[in-house]
Amino acid sequence: MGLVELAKIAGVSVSTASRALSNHPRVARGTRERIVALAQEHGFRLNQTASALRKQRTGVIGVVVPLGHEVDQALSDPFFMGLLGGLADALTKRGYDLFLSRVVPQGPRWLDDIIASGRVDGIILIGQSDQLEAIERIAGSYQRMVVWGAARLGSNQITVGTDNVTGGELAARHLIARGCKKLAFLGNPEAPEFSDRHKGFHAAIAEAEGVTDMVVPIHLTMEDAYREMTAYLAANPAPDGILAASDVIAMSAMRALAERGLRVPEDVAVIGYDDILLAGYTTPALTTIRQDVVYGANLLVELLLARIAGQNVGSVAMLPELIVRDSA
Amino acid sequence: MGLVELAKIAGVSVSTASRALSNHPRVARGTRERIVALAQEHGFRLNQTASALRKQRTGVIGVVVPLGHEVDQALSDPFFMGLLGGLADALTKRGYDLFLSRVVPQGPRWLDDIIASGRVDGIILIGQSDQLEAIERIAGSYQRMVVWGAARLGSNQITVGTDNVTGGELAARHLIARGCKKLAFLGNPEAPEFSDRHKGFHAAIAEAEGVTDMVVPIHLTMEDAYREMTAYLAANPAPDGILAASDVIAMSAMRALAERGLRVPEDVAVIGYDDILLAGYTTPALTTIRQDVVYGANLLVELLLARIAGQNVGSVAMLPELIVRDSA
DNA sequence: CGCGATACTGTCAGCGCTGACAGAATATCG
DNA sequence: CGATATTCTGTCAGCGCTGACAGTATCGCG
Repeated sequence: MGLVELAKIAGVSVSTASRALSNHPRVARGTRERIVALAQEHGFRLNQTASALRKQRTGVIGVVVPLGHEVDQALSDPFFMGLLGGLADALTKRGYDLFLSRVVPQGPRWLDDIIASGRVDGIILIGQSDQLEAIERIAGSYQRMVVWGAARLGSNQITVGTDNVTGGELAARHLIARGCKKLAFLGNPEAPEFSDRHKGFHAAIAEAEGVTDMVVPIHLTMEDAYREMTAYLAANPAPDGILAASDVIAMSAMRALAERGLRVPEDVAVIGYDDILLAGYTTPALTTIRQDVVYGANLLVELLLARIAGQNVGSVAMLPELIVRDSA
Repeated sequence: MGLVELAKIAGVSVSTASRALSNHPRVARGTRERIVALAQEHGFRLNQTASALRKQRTGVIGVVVPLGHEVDQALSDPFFMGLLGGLADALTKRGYDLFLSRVVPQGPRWLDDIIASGRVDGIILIGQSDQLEAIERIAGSYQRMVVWGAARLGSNQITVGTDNVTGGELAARHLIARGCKKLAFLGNPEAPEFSDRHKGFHAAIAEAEGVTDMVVPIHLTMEDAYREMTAYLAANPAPDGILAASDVIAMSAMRALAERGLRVPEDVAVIGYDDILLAGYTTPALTTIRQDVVYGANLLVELLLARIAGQNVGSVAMLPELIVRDSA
């Protein structure tokens, strides 16, 4: 049933029916109520596709997850999920719907496809993966996009994220204060966020006396991380302090450590990153750098809607917080 | 830039341009290649909204999560996330996009809104929550929907899920075989899936000698579950065997047990449900009833597309599998 | 060379809705 | 009572695209 029919039933023109349903002020109250009641009765709803075409506005925001360097990750990563949940809430509250897109970037045009399709009013990109340049290129001309990830000076991207460098520093200081001498960063510094975390980690260590520092490149999924950490421990002496690039990596590492007979935190202190919901439920409970996903999600939505409204906004780096539990 | 412009540049009619871009066979090869090249060059993409309106087909599937009884849950629940990831993959593979909708059902019409909006070609409903009747009503007349959840005899819903009754039985048998005498089911039997799990659990216990059985209603989020379990243990003697309605509940329960000085599995054997990725990474590693989310997601998509194509399909109950690890 | 078959390409209506504009009905006032 | 303002309703074009239908060009063949 279309608007035409509804209008016919109500004995008014389509235009009046349309106005009644969208609460336009220039329609008599009685008329509006009658039409709304009829719509209800006949189960009529406006066709959003037609409305979107006409209004050139879809009411949909695309949440896009590029999977450049970690194809399996993302949608099963608890941190990402928390963010997605927050986004779903924040968008719903603002009257927007959510279009979810995981993209394995092939060629440089993966973002253009989504933008030019006309399906969304704006884009929230989650994580920069290894696509910093492709994103940057788009960000130069396309305003209606915000990005969760690492901020870069002089970038066109409006980003929301924690200050990853500071996060890395916090972790290093804490491990050093505990007396750790042989530190390791677990993660793949190809992703800008991880690279920043490592940068801060490394910088703080460089200032300390007699503390060494290394990087163990490790993937983001549970299984990969566990396997790689196990392999690493079999071939190398264990560090006595660890900053994992994510809580998931930290948990996998703790398992690998436990199976090798190493105690956490006595033999090896472990710090994670994210503070996912599960972090408090591991044994030992995970010490970690907290990122507030709910706040971050709200911020992303707020900034995006401001940009869509044509306002100028700036990137936001939230302060990370060290949550001390039992693992370090 | 619209199709009209592109056609003008190419020196052909819009119709020919449209056909060229959608690989219609009735366009000369040279013409097609030229138009495709021009489109590429000018960054032209078809407007999906207009195309959808015209074709009466959006290429979008709605993934809808009703949050009737557990408002906070769902999007942060690892099991759900796994399923969502699988759905995203399966849909992408079939050329569909994914529209994500969390709904807190208010009034009986929450599903109609999504259907009649014309935004999606079909719906995958995740979990029945406490909305069995509302869903049933829709399922009677709307064919393009499939549901993850519990199957019910004589229902109009096409469901995919594990055989929850059998899952509950498996768990009970395993606990009884271990010598547990005082069993508890942790979870809220209001959700049909949980109710089935409990039914099987209870039935298997009823057949055993001298084994008791009780239900502790517990919510699905980490924090709630932990809090409620702690409160329960403070007020009641502990059971010696537990089936939790989900792995998340099981993990929270294990934490509460540990803090009360109860050892798992020596004092209390714990079995979870789902086999989320993290299940193997808890201490002790969680024994659980496995649900294959990736297979389930593929099945959901396959059945939905078959229904959209007008075929008749039936519900599927997958066999659950007991994964024995350390917690029971 | 003419005729039909074949291979393309163009014309045009309309998917369902919205909003600018115009028109009708009613109220206000000198 | 007529003029003007005010309030409501209707008409109609068109958002960008697709596909039925019609049209044109080319080819084969008697």
